[in-house]
Amino acid sequence: MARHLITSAIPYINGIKHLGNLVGSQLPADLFARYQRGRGNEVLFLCATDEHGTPAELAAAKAGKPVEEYCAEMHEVQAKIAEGFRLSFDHFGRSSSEQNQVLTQHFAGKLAENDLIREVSETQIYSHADGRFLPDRYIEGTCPNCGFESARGDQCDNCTKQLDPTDLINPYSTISGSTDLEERATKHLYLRQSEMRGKLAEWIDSKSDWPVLTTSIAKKWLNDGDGLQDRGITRDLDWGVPVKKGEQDWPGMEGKVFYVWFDAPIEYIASAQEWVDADKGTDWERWWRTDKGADDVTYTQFMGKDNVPFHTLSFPVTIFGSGEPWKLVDYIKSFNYLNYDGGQFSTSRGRGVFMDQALDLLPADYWRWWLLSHAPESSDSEFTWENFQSSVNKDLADVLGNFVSRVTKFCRSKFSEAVPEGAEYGEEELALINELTSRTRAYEQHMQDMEVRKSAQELRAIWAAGNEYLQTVAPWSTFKTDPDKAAIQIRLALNLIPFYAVLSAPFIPDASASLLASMNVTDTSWPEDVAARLSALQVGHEFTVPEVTFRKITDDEVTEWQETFAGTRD
RNA sequence: GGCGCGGUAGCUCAGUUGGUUAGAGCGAUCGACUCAUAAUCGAUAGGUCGGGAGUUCAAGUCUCCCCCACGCCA
Repeated sequence: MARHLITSAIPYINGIKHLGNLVGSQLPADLFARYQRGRGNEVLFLCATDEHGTPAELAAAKAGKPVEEYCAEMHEVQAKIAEGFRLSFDHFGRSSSEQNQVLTQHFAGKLAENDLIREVSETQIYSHADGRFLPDRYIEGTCPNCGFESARGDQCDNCTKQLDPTDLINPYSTISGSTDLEERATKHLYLRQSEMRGKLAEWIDSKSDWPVLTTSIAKKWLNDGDGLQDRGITRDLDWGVPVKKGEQDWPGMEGKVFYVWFDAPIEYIASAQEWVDADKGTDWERWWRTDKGADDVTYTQFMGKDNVPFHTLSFPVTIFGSGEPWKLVDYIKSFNYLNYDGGQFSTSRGRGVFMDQALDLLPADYWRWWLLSHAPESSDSEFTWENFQSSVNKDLADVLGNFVSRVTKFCRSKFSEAVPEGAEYGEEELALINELTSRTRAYEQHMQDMEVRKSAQELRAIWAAGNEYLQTVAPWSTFKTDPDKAAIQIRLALNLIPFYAVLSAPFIPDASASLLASMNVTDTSWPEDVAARLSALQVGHEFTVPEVTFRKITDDEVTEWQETFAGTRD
């Protein structure tokens, strides 16, 4: 039995994510996790919310709440939505957890021991009124480049020029509005990534089977300009993991926290500890420590392309640099962006569909199917309502849903709500079983390779094969002259339903479960032996004709939803 | 401006290390069937593979230039 550690990039805490975020990491990770579990493998599937940093503080301030309270609430909101989409995390952790704090400080201590952290003195703006430094967006002023009066400390929104807070003319605090500011020297820690450049390059080069998207982004960062740069890992903020060297204080770094990108990936490990501490598991180290049982673990990370640099470079530096036997990622599956109807999804303008809104419109399976079967694997892809409508109506309602409907209703009207008696399978039946055997093996290969779209395509072909078979043998005609033969035909067709349900479960878990319930089947094991599974239902096995498995999306709904989500609000 | 990923049938996309008449699904047209969620099944039509030049016996697939879209960075 293989062991799979699977993580999805952790979504940021400030607000509800849109469908592009979902399909970029959490959803394909879930597909893979469900598939591996389905094959009987041992899986630990982890995710969390990324809670530290300036945007969280600002969002909390805007909501008029203490940041801890805001994060706790938003974590619950995101957890609930994840559940709504049936994301089957073994644990959905929080980067603000005690476990992550301890572990982050531990890694920092080890990196310092190994001389991979250096201290840098910088000049930053200090606000007397607020009693704190004002990084990034905490300060605004007049842009020295274009004269725009509300330029942020890190960038001017008008002319897009990158700025340093000390560049601003007439600067003021965005917290208090105070202009009582001064430049003050402050000290920060930098991770010496440049030291590891050779090791990283060698490691990346050895991953010839990774998606080009992953390796090309990593190589770009390794080789562009002067090569991989050291990065600051601390900030003058209150909200974050306090800077410490393991359990020791870090002289000169009092009142500072680690920068969010440093502690966020460490949460992958901490989440496993949280999983144990929540009594959901018993041993996290056998997943994460190669000296304690994790050497036979296959670790796969899923993420959008914007996260690739952190996972191919920064986090590996943390792991390598610790000098400790932590489990390193084996495969990084990265995704391009999903666009919305000719443009980008926009959180700030409310353009596109967000996860909570999606679930208000239709059940999770409808979204899961469309998103996965159109996953932006090789290039950016595009969501349009027409495309969504035609995929759902054709694939789910017509090909799969209607198949179940025609078979069960035919059986009920000509025989009963039970598997009818008949002789043995004939030539056509064996031909179908052969076809489905080879298609199932192809499907398994694509799923193993994480070829999401191809998997969906093969699954659809498996569904369609049932309709082709029925059309060929035409039990409605056979029944008039040879009811026994019709019984055989419909017996096979009935057997296809639980077979489809098990194969389809990673994509559409709810529909899968309800089909199995209708067919009165409890065996959810993977059909290693397709032929055996297709004669599993015994004569006389009772079932009930299911309700409509998938409904169709109407033209009126498409029109309405197009307007609703066009993004003119705010 | 630099870098990156793309530009393949009306639409969404596949096309392994260059090799016979470029593929799938949807849509369109025609036909079959009538068990079913006006569902299904079959057939047909549709592309000078962004443009140009080059390498080669042979290029969607390699090289160079250009155009377009998107993204990242300056």
